[in-house]
Amino acid sequence: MTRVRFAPSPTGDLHVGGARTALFNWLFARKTGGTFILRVEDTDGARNTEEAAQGILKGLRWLGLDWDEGPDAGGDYGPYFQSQRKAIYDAYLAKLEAAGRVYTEDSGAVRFKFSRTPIKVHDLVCGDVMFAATEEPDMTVRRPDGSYIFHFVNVVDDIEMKMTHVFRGEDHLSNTWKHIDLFNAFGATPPTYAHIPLILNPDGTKMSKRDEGSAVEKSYMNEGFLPEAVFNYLCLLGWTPRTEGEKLSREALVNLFDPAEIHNANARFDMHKCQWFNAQYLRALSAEELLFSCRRFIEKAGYTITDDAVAAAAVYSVKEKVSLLTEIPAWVHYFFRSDYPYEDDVMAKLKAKPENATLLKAAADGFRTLTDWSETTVQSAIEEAAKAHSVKPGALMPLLRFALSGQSRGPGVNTIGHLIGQESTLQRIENTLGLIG
RNA sequence: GACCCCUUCGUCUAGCGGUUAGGACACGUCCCUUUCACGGAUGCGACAGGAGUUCGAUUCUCCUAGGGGUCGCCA
Repeated sequence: MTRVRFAPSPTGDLHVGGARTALFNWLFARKTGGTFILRVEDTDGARNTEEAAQGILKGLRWLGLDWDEGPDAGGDYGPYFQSQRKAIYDAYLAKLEAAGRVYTEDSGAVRFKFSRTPIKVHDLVCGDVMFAATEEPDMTVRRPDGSYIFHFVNVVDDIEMKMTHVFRGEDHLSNTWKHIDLFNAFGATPPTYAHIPLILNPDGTKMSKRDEGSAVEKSYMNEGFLPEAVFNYLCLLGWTPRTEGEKLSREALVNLFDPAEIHNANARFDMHKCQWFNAQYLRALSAEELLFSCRRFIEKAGYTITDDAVAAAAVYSVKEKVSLLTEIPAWVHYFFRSDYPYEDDVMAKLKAKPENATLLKAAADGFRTLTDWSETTVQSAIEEAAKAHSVKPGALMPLLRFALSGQSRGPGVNTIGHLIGQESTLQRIENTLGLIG
């Protein structure tokens, strides 16, 4: 039975790098039928915040990463906050004391005596990595105030929580020999490691807190991404599933996951491609699903949805025009209000030719006689009105679009007319005629 | 400075001794089209450099360069 964990430190937002680390651990657990544990490494009292911890849980849940043991989930190896496990650490420190592997400095800090022998790290991604006997100073494991250091608690908890595998960022590789030294001192067997490549900024520098696209909540949840799209993209940054195509469902990703295929070279983050994935997932949504996903963005933009069926059809009609949910309000605002603004060039074009008013009136006359109001009948009415005035439908369509939406681009005119209804269509044409004199 | 990891189109990557070096994103062009898009077609575009091993290196070895990481009483 495999047991893996994601062990974030609540000092800030959930990062894409951390998210992907969590993702790979989760994928491995689900693939192997193992257990995915969430352990909060809040040993740095000065920098940890409850807000950050909640934000990280929120981000993980948004991505669809559920944990079998951890905060809110319970489990047999808790507590899952390191700040609540001091007694366990004290007991483990006593073991090292008994074995003569630690000593206390004048300051009160406790240091672990390195074995100072060569140590081999067996890694699923990097292979066997040899580290020569170290010349570094012995490692501090406990601060003078009695609190413990990352390397120590990380190892102790991996032993206590019976971890079998550890997927973590490659930035930890250089310190792994220290962890193995500790495992050995405790007489425990180290887990199997898999150090995954880092995610870099587009310019190749290390991605950190302030960089664009680094925070899951700020850059993705609030920017109109769908979690399944981000999930999919992140998986492919550092891993190539052996299959055709790149748009892969959660289930497919789980089935295909193989740690041996994880790359060992860092990858740069490409927001363009991440958005492309989002667009792909967006277009695969049903009208109802799309409305469900973008409702909060429409309301946040200040528009009120009074008819879910119309709203769903409206957002569905523009789904292939956007790649982010945040772009949708600007495309559909006129479905939710009658006092929509006219784009500058739209009004200019309407006023450009006197016959425009004639054509619009003709279309309105046609619409008025319709007893059946559907996309098809609206379309026919437009074509007939155009034909009656010896112009191509293509000449009338833009005018109607301008009148009904105030915009120069959007869904088919017949779709707009159908959705806003016959009465509103006639009213909007009348209003527009009044504006262009 | 020491140690560790890495190096194929701009980006993500396929390739695991012999390929016209393939795909995706981005970008250009064309088609479709009432707009904007979608979609379809097509084009542009890479093996960091140098030695070796070999009949033959993108692929194996070494060196150099470049990038990233680690050397905390941060995690």
